[in-house]
Amino acid sequence: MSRRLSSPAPHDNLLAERDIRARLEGRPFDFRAMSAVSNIYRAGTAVRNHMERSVLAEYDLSWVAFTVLWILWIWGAQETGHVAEEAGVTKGTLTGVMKTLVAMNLIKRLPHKDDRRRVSIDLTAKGEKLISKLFPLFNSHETVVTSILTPAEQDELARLLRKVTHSLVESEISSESTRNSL
Amino acid sequence: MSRRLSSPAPHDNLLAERDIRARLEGRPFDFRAMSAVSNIYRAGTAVRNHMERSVLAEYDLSWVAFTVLWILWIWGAQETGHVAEEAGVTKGTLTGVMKTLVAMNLIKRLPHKDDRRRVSIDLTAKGEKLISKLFPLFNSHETVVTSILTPAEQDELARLLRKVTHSLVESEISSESTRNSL
DNA sequence: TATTGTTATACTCTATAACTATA
DNA sequence: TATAGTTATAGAGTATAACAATA
Repeated sequence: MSRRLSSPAPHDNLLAERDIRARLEGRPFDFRAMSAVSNIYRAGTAVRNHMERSVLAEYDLSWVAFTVLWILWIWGAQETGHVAEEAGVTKGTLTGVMKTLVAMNLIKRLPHKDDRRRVSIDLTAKGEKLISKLFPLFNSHETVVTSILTPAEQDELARLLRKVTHSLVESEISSESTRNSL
Repeated sequence: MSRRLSSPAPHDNLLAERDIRARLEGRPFDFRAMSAVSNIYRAGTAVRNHMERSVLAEYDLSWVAFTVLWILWIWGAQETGHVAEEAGVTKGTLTGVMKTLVAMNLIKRLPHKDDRRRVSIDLTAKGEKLISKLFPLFNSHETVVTSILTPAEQDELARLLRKVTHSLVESEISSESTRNSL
């Protein structure tokens, strides 16, 4: 229970969306999009902070470290390049996280048979035990986090967010390939 | 256009939610909550990354620095303690961001009349000009990000996220005061 | 030559805690 | 004594780029 957290303590008496609208009154802004986007960002931060504080902190795991354990738990041993991509971090970042997890004896490195440039990683017995215990706990917090919504609302929320994320990633990819082909 | 970005390039061929469900088949997890929460987090990250890359990078502004400019633009000169709270960062973090923004001549420090411990900050003319130009651009990207949804869906998304964030912040605050009073 | 992963450097943002100045 | 802001230290995560080993 020693881990430094990733955000200050939550606070409440923030100036509300309606104050912002009042200040920008009459200006030609897309207030609907503004609300949707700012709430996406705020909720994302709040969820990550909550999980870090409530679940990960006492196991001394960073968010990315937890993600790596989770990936290995779900799909088994993976090459590091693939793990980095799944976790959404660069290979350089993953190298650092791997060092930490190896030092904690939660993952182990596996040499590749044919191509000795490649490295795979897998859970150790200790890592397996930890994530098997941790993930159900994580999921129970997910239940708490969403319990303010009805099941139908939870599904609808996931559906709307999937659309946004997918269109965003698609457009980034296409602009990236445009950039690369210029 | 020199700023280092906060995440690796987007990728697409990620293992999907249905693969995860298949792997966890038969286990007593709350898949509905799992989907809702993971999509909140993913969308939040995707939105912030998009804004950093598409809008903020070429102005050499970090997300927090932009937030500070925005706060001052909407509400005018503010004491630093208040700005830190609104921006969701600690006062120590804000001190660093303020240094950068003062060095860029985008904000200026204002001494307090009566209590000389206090410091307020405000936009400079240059800062005012920048945020007046930048925010409409930012908002136009918010429109793009949400254009995959109908107006009604955008409103519904904001509503559902507000509920989640609010209940999360509420519960953190109450657990914090419980902790403090023990 | 191209590719995989490591290492080095630098930056942002995070926390906690000590410190200064002021009240 | 208490408070506002600064500074110091440490750590996570980010990028880019140089690098070694291997293909």
